[in-house]
Amino acid sequence: MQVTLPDGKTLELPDGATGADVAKAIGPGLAKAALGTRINGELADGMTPVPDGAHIEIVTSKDDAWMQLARHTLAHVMAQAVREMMVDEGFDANAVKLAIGPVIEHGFYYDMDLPRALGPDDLPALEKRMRKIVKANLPLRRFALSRSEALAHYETLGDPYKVELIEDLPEGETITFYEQGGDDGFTDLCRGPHLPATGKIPKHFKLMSVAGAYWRGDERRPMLQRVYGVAFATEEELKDHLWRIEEAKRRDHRRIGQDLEIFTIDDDIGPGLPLWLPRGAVMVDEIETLAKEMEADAGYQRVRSPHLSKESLFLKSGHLPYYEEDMFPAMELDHVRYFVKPMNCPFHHKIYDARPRSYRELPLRLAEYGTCYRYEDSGALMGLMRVRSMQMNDAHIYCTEEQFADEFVGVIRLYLKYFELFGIESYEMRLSKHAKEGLGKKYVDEPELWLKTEAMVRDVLIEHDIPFVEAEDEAAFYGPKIDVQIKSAIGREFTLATNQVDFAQPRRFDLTYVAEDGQKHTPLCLHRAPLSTHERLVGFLLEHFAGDLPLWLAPEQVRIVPIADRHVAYAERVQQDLQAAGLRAEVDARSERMNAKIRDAELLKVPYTVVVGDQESDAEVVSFRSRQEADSSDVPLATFVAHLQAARDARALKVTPLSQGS
RNA sequence: GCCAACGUAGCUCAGCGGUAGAGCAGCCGAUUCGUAAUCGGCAGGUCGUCGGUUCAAUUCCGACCGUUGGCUCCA
Repeated sequence: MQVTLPDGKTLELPDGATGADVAKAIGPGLAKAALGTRINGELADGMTPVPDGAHIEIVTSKDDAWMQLARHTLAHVMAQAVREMMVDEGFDANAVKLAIGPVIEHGFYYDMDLPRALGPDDLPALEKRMRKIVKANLPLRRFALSRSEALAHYETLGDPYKVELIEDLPEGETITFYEQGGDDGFTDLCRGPHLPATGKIPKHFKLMSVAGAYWRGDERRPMLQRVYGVAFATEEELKDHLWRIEEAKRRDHRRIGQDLEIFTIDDDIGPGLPLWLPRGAVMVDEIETLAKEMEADAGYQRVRSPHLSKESLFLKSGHLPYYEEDMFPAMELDHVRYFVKPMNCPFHHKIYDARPRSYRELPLRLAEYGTCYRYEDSGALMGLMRVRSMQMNDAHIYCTEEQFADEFVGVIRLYLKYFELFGIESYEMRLSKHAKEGLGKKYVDEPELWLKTEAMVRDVLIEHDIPFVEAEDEAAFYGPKIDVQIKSAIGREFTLATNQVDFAQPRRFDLTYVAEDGQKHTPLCLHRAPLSTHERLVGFLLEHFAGDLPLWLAPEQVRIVPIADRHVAYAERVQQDLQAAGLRAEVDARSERMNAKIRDAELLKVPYTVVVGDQESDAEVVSFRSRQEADSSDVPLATFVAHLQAARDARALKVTPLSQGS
């Protein structure tokens, strides 16, 4: 047989030759450096036979992809180390049952069913064993077994996970194993690809954590133990990665939220029920003001509704059969069950239905900062990002089918305006659809309508060149939606904005409008929350800005520092002028040294610190230090006030520096 | 919800079988000072809660509550 090399040359080889054989045929230097292969562009290892006529590239450490091989082999090394440790502790080797051990971004993990629980304290010892295995430089060997041999192997060992994996492999697929260290070493069912020997693994790896993980991600199946590790080609990359993790912790909104006195969560109040501290409440107020302005411009009307209602409302909306698990349990009053609302939509439907509607009124856009309560799983709660009490930037748009596309795009344009204002550049739009397997009890069972609305949403997005990805089984129970996914500082993904189509509830509520033809028709409803909830948005913004908020959002915009007591009067004069311009300013009149006051203002990340002493009070000027522009002195007070006012009014992300600006 | 770890003063953390300690924050006093911590003093905790073991528990064990990480990456 023959293969083609990257330079176009062909190479004649005996049948069954592997990537390593190709490297050997090219030259001894390359054979030594070879870590893996690319077969027709796809990453493979040197142990895998190459097919006749394939394009072959030899992967060396110059090819970044080689770390995938190293990470995969490390997963095996780790599993081997875990088993050795368990055996040394007196457990039977077969009590260590292996599930899966894939490569992930930056590293690897292995899911295992173990005779005892691992804790973080076990990681250093495990890592030590791993380094020993790496040092032993065990060569890897790849071999194939027939389906029945493979099944028999794992049935003998009593490993139900591997048995299940093999059973799920398509008939006729080659079932491969990788072995290292012979009979005393380690053998694992594995597709590969791997490094040729454990000694090729770079020593820049680290075990990070242990965690539980359901077998195949299914909560009805056994909980396995997962050990996570990271691995890099160089020490610098590893250090950089660990530094980034530390940096992310500093950005975590829970850290910043405490340091900047934005919110707190108190045991006596309950999990997921945050309290807004005064500084946080200022942020929320600013966000509400912003949304009110934007929505007034976009033709929304404001409404208000109660926090709870009778059961009948939620039966009608469909929340009770479909959503009850996520709702706080009912309270019973006079033999009637009441629920605290998890969403505002049923109330808005009733507002729509308060009187007959004409097509002339559509689209009707009803907006409310409704406070909702959802009984989220305790394990899902996280600071402000996932809570049980939340205030939504909510609105419902009732429109005709013809108006749908414009309204839908209008909402997406609203998102984009907000994102520009906040400087949000990293996000993903996701079209969330019902499960491929069908509708079932999770969703309103209207198959044709699902397909129709999903197609409508997709068409609108494509028509307007809005990039998106599609996701099965992520829809709301009443219809498909567009979510905007963002990542928190520590890398967890959250939905920020959402725009959902609802074809079910208007019908269930018997909502109608009279059209030009004099007939009653059912409107479509869009649920939209472009700014998510106040909680999640503030949490996200704290991380996004690392606490350095734009002037308009900053709870305290100016901190005025008098140098000595005799300057307090002038400091208060400065404060009054700022406050008269609607700016939030505080005077630090403590009996502290100026340096201490400046430090405290910096730690609170107050955007502007004004220092006033003899020079300033004599000349009616200010000297400021800023987190957003260069420090400046001898600025006339009125100029300074106007400067901040302009930045605030523009809701500028970055202040135009005074020296250059008007 | 499930698996694991953690829970000591407002915050960050030390102590770990003989009923608690630091720094910062707070309060009082002195200091009045030019761009990131002035000095001194005082006060502050039923060591998450409830049980158990023990002569004795913050410390050991159990349950509960709460927090954190993970539960998407499919040999």
